[in-house]
Amino acid sequence: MSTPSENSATLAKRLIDSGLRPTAQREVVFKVILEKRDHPTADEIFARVKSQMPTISLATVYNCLETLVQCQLIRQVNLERAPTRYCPNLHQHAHFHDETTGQIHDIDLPIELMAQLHDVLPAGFNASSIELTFRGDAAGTAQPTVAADCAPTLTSPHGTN
Amino acid sequence: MSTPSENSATLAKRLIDSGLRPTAQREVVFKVILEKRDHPTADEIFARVKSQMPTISLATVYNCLETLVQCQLIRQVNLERAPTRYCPNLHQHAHFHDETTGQIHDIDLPIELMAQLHDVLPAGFNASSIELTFRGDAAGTAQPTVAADCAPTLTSPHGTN
DNA sequence: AAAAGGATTTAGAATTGTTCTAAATCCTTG
DNA sequence: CAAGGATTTAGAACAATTCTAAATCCTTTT
Repeated sequence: MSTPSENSATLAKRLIDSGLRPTAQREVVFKVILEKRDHPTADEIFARVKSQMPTISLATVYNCLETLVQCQLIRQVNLERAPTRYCPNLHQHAHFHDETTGQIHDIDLPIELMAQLHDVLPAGFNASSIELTFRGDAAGTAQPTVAADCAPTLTSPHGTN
Repeated sequence: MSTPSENSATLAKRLIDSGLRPTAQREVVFKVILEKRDHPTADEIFARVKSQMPTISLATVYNCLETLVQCQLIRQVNLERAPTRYCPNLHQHAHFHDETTGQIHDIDLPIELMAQLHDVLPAGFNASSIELTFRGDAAGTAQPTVAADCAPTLTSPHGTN
């Protein structure tokens, strides 16, 4: 499941459904984010995309990212005030920010924990989203973990493929 | 407990313990943050402080805030990429960001929940801090809640008064 | 096919929050 | 009181992002 061409098709469908066009720029930005699931910044994405499409501009990368976020194909991850990072993992998950390596790891959240989180809110507080970030050290997590933790998401979140 | 003069004394002690000087600027910045516990931004703090000390500069406000954070007298709160906010509540707590009013509410976190949060981490992940943010709507929370939720913190976190 | 018309891309300017710089000022102490 | 370091200050610099306006690209419509 989720071969490059399937992802591309999903992207096209999602865009068209929103009245937007599946352009080469949007495709390559999306592809680059799926390729290496390491929570890249806009600058990093720009660099990776430029190697395949040297004429693309940074503004376009920002535009595409915004579009992809709006179409719910990727998510923004903000840690402190560092540059925004982008993540194709759409599952409910937390982030672990390794302070020594700078790496970001996705952490799966059990559904029952989500329920408990909602329960700490006093009456009248209605949360539409929850953001959970851990900061610390990840022992023996030299490189792999990110790709391992981050499931290959994106295959018909609503069964519409 | 925690009258203005006590807070001022605590501030002075904490600064001196860190080899820093208790200056008028640091005192007024700290006082202003304690006065109205609404998670102000640096700009807002600057405005409030200027009414009492018209000659202070924005750079000094930033300097003082950094110092207070380092001395563990206040905390930074970052939501999305919006300007950093400052919070004198040092208790373990989450934030609820009301999307309609823009208000930020402090949410107490039971200790057992904190333990459960740590438990979701796979082996090897060692979190030194956890950040939890809710986003949504807070019904019937026109203004008060912030002050109500936010305990008057700061009275000898280590019994050293 | 040509033209119209809107969407998209682009380069560069503008914005914003924050940090840096260097000079002035302020303690504290010898 | 003089020296010396800490602090403050104004303004410049910076970095990430957004805005602007013109160019380009598609998709229709004719």
